[in-house]
Amino acid sequence: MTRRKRPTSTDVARAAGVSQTTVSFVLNNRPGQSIPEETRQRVLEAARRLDYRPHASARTLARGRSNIVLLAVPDLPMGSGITRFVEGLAGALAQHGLTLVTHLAGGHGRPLTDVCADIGASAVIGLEAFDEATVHELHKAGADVVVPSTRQGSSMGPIGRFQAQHLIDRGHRRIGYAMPMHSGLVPMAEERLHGVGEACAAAGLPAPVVCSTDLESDTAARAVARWTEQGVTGVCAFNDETAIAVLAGIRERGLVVPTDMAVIGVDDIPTAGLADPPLTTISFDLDAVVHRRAEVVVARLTGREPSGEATEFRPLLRQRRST
Amino acid sequence: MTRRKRPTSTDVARAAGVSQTTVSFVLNNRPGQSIPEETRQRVLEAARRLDYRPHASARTLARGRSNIVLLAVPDLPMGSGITRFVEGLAGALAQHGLTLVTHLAGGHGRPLTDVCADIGASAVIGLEAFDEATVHELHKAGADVVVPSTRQGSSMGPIGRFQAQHLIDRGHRRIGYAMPMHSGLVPMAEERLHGVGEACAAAGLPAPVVCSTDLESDTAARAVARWTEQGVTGVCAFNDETAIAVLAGIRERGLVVPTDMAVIGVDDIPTAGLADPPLTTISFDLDAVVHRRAEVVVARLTGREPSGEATEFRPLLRQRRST
DNA sequence: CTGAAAGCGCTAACAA
DNA sequence: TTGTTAGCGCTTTCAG
Repeated sequence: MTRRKRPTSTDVARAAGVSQTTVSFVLNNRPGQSIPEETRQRVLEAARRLDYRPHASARTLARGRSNIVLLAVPDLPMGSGITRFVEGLAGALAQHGLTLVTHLAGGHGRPLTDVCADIGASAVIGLEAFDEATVHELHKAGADVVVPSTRQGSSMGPIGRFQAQHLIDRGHRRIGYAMPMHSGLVPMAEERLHGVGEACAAAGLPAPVVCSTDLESDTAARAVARWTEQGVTGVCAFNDETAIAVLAGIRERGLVVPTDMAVIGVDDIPTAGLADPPLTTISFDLDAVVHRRAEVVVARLTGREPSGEATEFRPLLRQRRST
Repeated sequence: MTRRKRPTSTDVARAAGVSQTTVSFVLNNRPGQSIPEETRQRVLEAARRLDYRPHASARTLARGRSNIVLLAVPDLPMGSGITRFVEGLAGALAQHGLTLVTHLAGGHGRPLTDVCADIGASAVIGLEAFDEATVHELHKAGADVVVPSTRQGSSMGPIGRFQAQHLIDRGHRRIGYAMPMHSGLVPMAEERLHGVGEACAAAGLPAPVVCSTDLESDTAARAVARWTEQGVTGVCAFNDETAIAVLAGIRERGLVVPTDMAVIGVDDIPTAGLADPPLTTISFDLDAVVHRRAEVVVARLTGREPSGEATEFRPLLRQRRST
């Protein structure tokens, strides 16, 4: 296999009998330039014939900005939910000419900031908010926009708020929060918990009683015991899986749902309806979230402010039996 | 927030009172250059003070090669297994100064080749072999090395071969293969199936009877019925999840494992031991696979041939009750 | 041992 | 409407 060099835009120019600038204009559809259709076609044709591909690094260097967006995924069990999110986001960004790649934290890979710098990302998206320090680091690593950052408010808070509100509306005065054990999930959980806390405070209730649990009934039972001691009657679980564990824990303690203790999850995963008893949970339109997120990034990247003040989440209660 | 420009290597040079060339030499530890420790320190110090970060695109442009590796993940349910693989690979590559990012196929994101070109990846790694056409495309998109490609042999074949061999050794003369329904998994499954076919052929047995099944007992039962008709007594499942479904299917048909039909999975997932009956499966040292894969990429990228002829997989039988 | 200078491939003023 | 010309930030020969 001969290692022929990749054709450059100069090659295309030569092949089309125009200047390299013209090639650039045509290929970028540069607005405000009235290039005769005839020339355009000649250039396009030449580019196609040569299998020309613009050299990303060169373009980035010249433009001063890449069209790469990096998604930072924490060290968590990647379920189908996150997969759908990633793919949706990639699609939404692609419509704006942006390319999304994913970085999985954890393991012995490079730290996020290095990855950001190495691939020349011009935006970094996280699942949960980045703290100020990280945002700063990322900016220094070349990212122009970083979301969500703590300064613009958590994106997970509304979920917790919504969960807690449901419980409060049903008369619960002492709320518990079921925190996942898995460390990669904790930051996200903490954001949701924060929302729960806000709802409690707003209702004049004491702060939620936080207990960690993994996905086994005995640790969940332990958490349930603690809640019982503290007089908790309604618990918000980080997500449906955690909620299902809590359900099991409640059963194990010989209590009944939702009379003795009510539970509400998040995500509306398929098996939520198969739980015993069927789990009440909240869900939201993933596509809407994704598009909103993409829009924010695109807007920032192009200098505009995000259009409208559309709320990111439209929580949807999926009431079943456990609350 | 003031949008100060990022410091360049020229800034560092100025701050250190040396030429930009020297900075480059020091920062890259350029071999064969005996730079006095005193100067080195001055440069390093200046770089640190300015928070200098080399500009990836510029470096890539000048060097003609990036240090980015792209992992192409098909549209599949990302389980914990794949996550570990990704993180392991990222770690192994990082040791060689390479940065790994992941692209999830599926959805409406850009095609792999575009992503490859956009991020300027110099290597693309897939889970299953790329066909010739794709390899070619990727090369044109700027990737210097693409693995695994069909020309260098499938990486999944040995797994299937090993599964089948176990069954054959136990006296089974008619082998079935349980193919997953999920389309993203099919290419990988086909590679493993190929290995199964080879083992059968080598033993003078007819080709395996292929049935698809998803993760529910009724479709699995249908598959089991087909196998029974065809006289199949041992089935290789694509992975443990599929195998567990098959187990359920066998039960549903009123047959008993492994007397009437034996099953062997792949992956040794935690729940494999909890299945009824406990599932025999094969596993392999993920770290070894990962390191091997990384080594191949690094070797190719640096022009060397991969060291040694170490086999990629060291399959390990985890025998339990279902075969 | 260090620096000057020529690009890498592309974009974008500025001319023509 | 198109071409000329300077860089973008870094690497790397080749002189000094």
